Amino acid sequence: MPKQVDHDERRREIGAAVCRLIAQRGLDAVSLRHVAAEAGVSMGRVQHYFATKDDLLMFAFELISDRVAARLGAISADDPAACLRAVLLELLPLSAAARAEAPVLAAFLAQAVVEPRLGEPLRRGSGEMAAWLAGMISAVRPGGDPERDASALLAFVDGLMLQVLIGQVSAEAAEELVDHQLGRVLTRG
Amino acid sequence: MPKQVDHDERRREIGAAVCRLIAQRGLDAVSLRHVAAEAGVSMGRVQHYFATKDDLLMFAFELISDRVAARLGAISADDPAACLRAVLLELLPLSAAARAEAPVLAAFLAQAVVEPRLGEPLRRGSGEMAAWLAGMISAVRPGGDPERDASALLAFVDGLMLQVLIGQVSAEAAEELVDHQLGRVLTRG
DNA sequence: TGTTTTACGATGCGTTCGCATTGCAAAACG
DNA sequence: CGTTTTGCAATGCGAACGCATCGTAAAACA
Repeated sequence: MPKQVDHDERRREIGAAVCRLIAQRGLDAVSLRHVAAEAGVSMGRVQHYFATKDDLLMFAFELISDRVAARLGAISADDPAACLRAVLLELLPLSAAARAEAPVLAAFLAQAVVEPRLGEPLRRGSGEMAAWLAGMISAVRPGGDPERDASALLAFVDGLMLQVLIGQVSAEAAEELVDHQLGRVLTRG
Repeated sequence: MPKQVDHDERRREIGAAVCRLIAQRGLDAVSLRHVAAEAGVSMGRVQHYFATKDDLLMFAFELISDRVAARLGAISADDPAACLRAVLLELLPLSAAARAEAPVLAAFLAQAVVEPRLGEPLRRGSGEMAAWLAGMISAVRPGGDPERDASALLAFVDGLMLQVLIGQVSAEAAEELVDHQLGRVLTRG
């Protein structure tokens, strides 16, 4: 048998090419041939590591989900308020990494509307995120309805992400909007 | 020549079929053959009224844009606060009409991320909406920064629309979130 | 009434798609 | 050192795609 390769690493390389393709040209541009070209490998290789196109797309979805989770998990701050702010900002396409991932997230988000298999993990992630936000909110300002505030904040940053992506809101304006919104939630109102 | 037909009406019929297809199966499902089948007409007819697939999609986009604008324009209320609330709720997939349109909007919104020709009209509409919201906000509660509040509200309802579409937030919860958010904006905080 | 123009239906073309199949070089393994 | 297994490249297939073309029934118009 040929050189033993790192199976998962190869899958991740190809999955990354899928994400790049989605970010630059949308989900429609994802075909086995385009993915192979983007990854700089043969089409046979793509087929060797992914049984179907659907597998490939699902893997790409998990890949960016994991990337986002990793970025969020790397955030650490002394006080909960700063941590909250950092997490919300990390969800927006402000850094180079986030700018690369956000279009992919947006594409999968829209696809989830008509594809239940994407909706399920997306709902789970969204739920976990809301629970975490609620915890942080009540840590900063006990009382009130932290779950409601968390849901509202999540919807707000999701929408803001799209507005920034289509160029309706600049990165600076988005950051200011987050700060203002966060101020409203974290101060007794 | 055959029976003189209402050209625009025929285009709207086909465009409506496109919207139905997008709402139920996503943008990928839009092909000339599928559209013809959904509209119950021949493929030749679709081609007769739309030179290219791109024309067809652009027309469908204008169609739902006009529909949303019409629904928003039909809103009338005595006091500005009620009007503001009604408009925000109308942007969410709560009524049957909005539930049919929201998935289409979401699909085009995501497509706009990688398709500048969709981004431009979307930015314009979003800008007009924000300006209108800002006007209403300052009518209810003068002072503050109505433009900022308007942008934040718009991002919030956009994100909330997606959350409702993927089933993360129920219609009732969404309505309550809008009320709460609106209360924050319209009362001195 | 004859002519012209319009609204299509039908069909075909070249391309691209996802996927299956085949073949084979090479390295791990006995 | 042979055998076997693995990683992949190449090719082919049927289906679906967007689009161009052609034919024609029929109504508007002269």
